[in-house]
Amino acid sequence: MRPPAQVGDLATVLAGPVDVAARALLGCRVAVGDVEVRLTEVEAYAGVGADPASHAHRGRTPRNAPMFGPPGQLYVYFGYGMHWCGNVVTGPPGQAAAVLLRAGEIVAGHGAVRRRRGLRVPDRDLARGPARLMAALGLDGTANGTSVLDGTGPLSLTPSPVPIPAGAVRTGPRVGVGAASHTPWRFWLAGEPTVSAYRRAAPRPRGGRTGAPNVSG
DNA sequence: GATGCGATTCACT
DNA sequence: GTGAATCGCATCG
Repeated sequence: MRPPAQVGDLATVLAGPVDVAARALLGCRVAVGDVEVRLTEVEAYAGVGADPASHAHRGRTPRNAPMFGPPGQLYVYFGYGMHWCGNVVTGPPGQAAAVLLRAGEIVAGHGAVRRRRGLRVPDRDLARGPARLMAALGLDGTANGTSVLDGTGPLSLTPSPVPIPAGAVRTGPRVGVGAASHTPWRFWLAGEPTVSAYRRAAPRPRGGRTGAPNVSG
């Protein structure tokens, strides 16, 4: 077993395998302006031809172009006609792997976040879910393609101030992904209330099977 | 050139 | 627990 990577190696880790990078991102902090969030849940997506669930699976397109860039770059996409979701590109340039930032805990800037997300929203829901996380940070498509490492972009990624025990990391199927649901590339921190609940991919109208037992707990 | 669907969220029952 | 809202992108003709 190799010891957990240290924080200074963040750029190095992001340049490596996407699942390793995803795990390393747990506990890291993402900051935009005065708002700071501790990541508690992420998902890994591989690149061309390697992962049917990845936006880059079928090759380079105008939308997923940032995924083909260097690691540490932000890939922001617009989904369902109303939500922005953010990824951090990993692996060598051209591989098009990325880590989806799914959820986090607000550690600074509560006021600004709550103002944006709503005064009646419980703390743990402020950044629970990929679109909510982006909304909490105040990010949208303008952040697409910017770096999270060199400070040139709106979002800055910094290592976890404390080491994350290997036992604190849980894995499971990715949320809302039909393809490759057997791949346990969702990573989250055990016991964190800010982690989103597991939801199966959108139900398909065809087929007679109902109520199939699924992953739980 | 037209159509289908998505790495989701919110409101309502 | 279920359904609706809504835009761009990718695919097919």
